[in-house]
Amino acid sequence: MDDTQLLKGVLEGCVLSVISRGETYGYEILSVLMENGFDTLIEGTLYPVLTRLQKKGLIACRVGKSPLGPSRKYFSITPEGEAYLAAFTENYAKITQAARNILDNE
Amino acid sequence: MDDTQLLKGVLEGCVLSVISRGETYGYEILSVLMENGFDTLIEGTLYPVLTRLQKKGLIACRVGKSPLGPSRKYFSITPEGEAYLAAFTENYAKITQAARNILDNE
DNA sequence: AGAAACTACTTGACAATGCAAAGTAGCTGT
DNA sequence: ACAGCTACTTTGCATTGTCAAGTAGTTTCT
Repeated sequence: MDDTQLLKGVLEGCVLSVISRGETYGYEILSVLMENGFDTLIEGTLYPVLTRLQKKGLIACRVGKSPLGPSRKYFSITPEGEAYLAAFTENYAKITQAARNILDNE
Repeated sequence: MDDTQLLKGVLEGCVLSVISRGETYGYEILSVLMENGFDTLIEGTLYPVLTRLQKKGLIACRVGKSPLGPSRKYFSITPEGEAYLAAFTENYAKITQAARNILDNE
């Protein structure tokens, strides 16, 4: 089974949700998502998502030093991002409800 | 909000699930899905899904007359389709669990 | 009979997004 | 100096939903 398609769209909302908890950076977001069940997620997938979110103005970015390793890009959510996240969560609930209606009902 | 991306992959499994309940045809599948919450689904999206499922051998197809209107393509699920649906359902549960972990946890 | 409305399926161009695979580079410990 | 970890980037690719039409058979209303 290939779960690639199931991830579409969901990932963007989840990344935003992680950032909404407080300023963080790519590598940390990656580990949080992987620990929570997105275990096949790779950097080449995550970083473009961050770029997209930034372009849409949903997150803000600053470069800062790391206590260990190369410097990081720290992301935080914007008011637009909060609004988008709320809309996303609602929409996601609607779709999953519809899917459950169909899949559960034999 | 655009729910296009959220549909990806989910739709294929849902269509298969509807067909698994018994032989049916495109137009009917469309109305079942729309009644269950996929209210923006259109024909141009559904029919390509059916073609894909058929190409993968997950559903079988026969052409038959309709009691009203033009003739229909009747679809039924194959053993491969049943197996795929089971795998899909499991995988879907896993992804939605992961997403819930992330989205619910403030 | 003619027109409109409904049933039913088809097609081509398009955009969004995840993945694979590879690269660049800083830092730490041996 | 070398290995291993941290951290971000880039290019090319495949999949899939949508838009916007189009083709046709059947029924109903006038």
